[in-house]
Amino acid sequence: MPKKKLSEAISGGSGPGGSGATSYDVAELAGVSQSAVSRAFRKGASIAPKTREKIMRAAKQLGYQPNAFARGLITRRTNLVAVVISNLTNLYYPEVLAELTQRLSAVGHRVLLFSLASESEIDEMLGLIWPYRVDGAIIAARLKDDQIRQFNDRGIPIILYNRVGEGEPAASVACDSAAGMRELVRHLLAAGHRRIGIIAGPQDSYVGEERLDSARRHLGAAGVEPFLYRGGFDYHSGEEGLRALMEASCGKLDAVIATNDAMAMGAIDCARSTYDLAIPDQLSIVGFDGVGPATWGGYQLTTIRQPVRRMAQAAVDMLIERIEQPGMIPEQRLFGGEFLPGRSARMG
Amino acid sequence: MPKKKLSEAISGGSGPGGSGATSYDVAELAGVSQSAVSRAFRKGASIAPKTREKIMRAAKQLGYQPNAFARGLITRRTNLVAVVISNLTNLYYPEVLAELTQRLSAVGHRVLLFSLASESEIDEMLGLIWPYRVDGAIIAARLKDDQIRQFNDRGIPIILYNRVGEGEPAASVACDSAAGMRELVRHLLAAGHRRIGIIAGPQDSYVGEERLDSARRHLGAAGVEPFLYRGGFDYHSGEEGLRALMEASCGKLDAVIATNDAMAMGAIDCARSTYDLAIPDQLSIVGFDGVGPATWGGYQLTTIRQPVRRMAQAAVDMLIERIEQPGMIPEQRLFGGEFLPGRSARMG
DNA sequence: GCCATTTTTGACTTCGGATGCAACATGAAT
DNA sequence: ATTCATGTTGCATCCGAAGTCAAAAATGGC
Repeated sequence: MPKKKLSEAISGGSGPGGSGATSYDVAELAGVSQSAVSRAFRKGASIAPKTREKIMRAAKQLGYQPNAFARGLITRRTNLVAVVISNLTNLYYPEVLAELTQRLSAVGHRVLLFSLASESEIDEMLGLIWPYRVDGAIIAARLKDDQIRQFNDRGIPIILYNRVGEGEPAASVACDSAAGMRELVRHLLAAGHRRIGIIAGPQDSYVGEERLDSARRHLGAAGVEPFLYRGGFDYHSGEEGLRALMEASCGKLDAVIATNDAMAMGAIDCARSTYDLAIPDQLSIVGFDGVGPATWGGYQLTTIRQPVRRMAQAAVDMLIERIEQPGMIPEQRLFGGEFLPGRSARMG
Repeated sequence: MPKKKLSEAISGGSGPGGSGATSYDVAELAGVSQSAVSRAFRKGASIAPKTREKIMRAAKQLGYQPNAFARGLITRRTNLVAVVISNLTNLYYPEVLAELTQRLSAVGHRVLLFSLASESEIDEMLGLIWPYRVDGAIIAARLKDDQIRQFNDRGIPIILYNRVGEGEPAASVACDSAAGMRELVRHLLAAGHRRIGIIAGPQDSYVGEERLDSARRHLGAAGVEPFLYRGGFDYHSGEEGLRALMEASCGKLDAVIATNDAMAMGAIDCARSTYDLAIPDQLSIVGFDGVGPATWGGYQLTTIRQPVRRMAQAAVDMLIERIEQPGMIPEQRLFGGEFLPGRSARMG
């Protein structure tokens, strides 16, 4: 190790191109071996307090931070967690992402973020994940069985968020769509609504279909055959959906169930502006998710709020467990949503 | 290199604990040296097409992907970019983050995401960034001069997003708050509004203060002394702000300027529900940012839309330039916002 | 078929920190 | 003082890919 390196590193603390400091530089400055420096930075390692202190002083002087790449290479632990989110502009996900990021960094993990413009990009994205040898992954996008298997084969634990693996086993955290929807339907029926329209999401959405199925099942049990419109989970789909349903029902709708809040809000605005309907007096509208704007004064949406914080916490906890102790049995954790009465639907 | 390793790796392709495949394993299977494998994966390297093909076949069979940590260690390029966002639950940032992530991955970079619960966590967070030797950083949080200097010292290029360095030079991308606000004020004054309230953000927000200053200056030039309320950039601050301004002005407000959309929407809802005011007939309200919900039918906010896509693209372009060619002069790129007329304010 | 030139290839070293092991120091117990 | 246990320390090696360099192979010209 040439002397030049050390002096460079020292001046580097405040000069340009600095931070080239390595454990060898610190060792030299502190008058110890490189091993000692390494141990000083690993908690629980065998090192004398006095030595550690001396090393820390030197490290500080050089602005030294252990290189995560060198460390990851040898320990096979990268402290990276891949977080995959299909659609960030959806109102719901930022909240999830914020929680996940906070929780993960609280337990010493960094987030490697992947966002998808379309679900077809997943395979491509997996190819970007592997090189980074992430310790685990939290995935809020639809994985096919063989994609889940790739994680399993590589021994990378994953948690599916609001998704469930079909054939291949996978741990997951989800909000109980069926139960939430049952609750909503129950209230609508109790209020005497019978002419009901559903604004659903795209068919390739897992939670979307679950909510739709549940709604249909429980309406069907009461002898109600709903009108159906399929949108894209966004606000404008809600507007279009309402128009389509009004037409399909010849303007005689009692209630609209949107399978997420954004569409419900679109439907509300459209009902008010285009059809001049009073909500909820002339038309009840319910949503699902409990996103921020849903509770705003302009909407006061009747909806099911997902317990995002608890879900994110659970996802992180489960992931960490599986990182520390590989080979755990895939567990499915289902959270109940909270019914938010709101003022967009008449109550029975 | 023990033979055992290879057989493990082969079975690993479909068995548990797999993906242990290294370039040595691939080399052995393909009957070439490790160097050849390395070259096969680096575009433009000196290698015969036939050899590369043979290697790629072997690599595929083993599910081999070069280890980014080993590569990063030797090349000193990690292909990681830190993205720091102060407040993800703000409606504005998810859009930015989505754009940044897309753009960055398009140019072969991964996003290491950091989100802050409070600005005071920045120093702590920097300590988490350094070990990962990111190639660069895009920062939408308020950095103090000495924090910027730390990046400069380490030779890590950064782009400030909607922030500007004070003393320490730093490249930045921002939306022209002053010009946008001037436009808004101009319209309000032209419509004859004179009794004007401002709902501003917290004082520690850079863009917030810029917008506030600009509003005051231009109102002042017309002899208008506005009422001021300080909120926290969220929806509820808008509601509270409206109440406070109504009180301060004895209910005689002509117009309200909110320094972001979320607060403007809160103000609109509060004006309608609490004071039963028709917007914009009895009260004009304008916002700033042009987030999704602002254009929704229920609000149709008159606001300034930031050109998020172009700004994100610029941030990424500038960052990549600086990564490829260190030592470029800090450039400040200012984007003009687009005036969205909306229906929440009377026009002159 | 022979020599000069260009391509392709593999052996070896490197990046920076972690760790097994043996050497060493320290203090207590005998 | 001697022995033993315990706590520290440094040496050497390893992780996995990339790059250097010189040797080997392929190519071309005559």
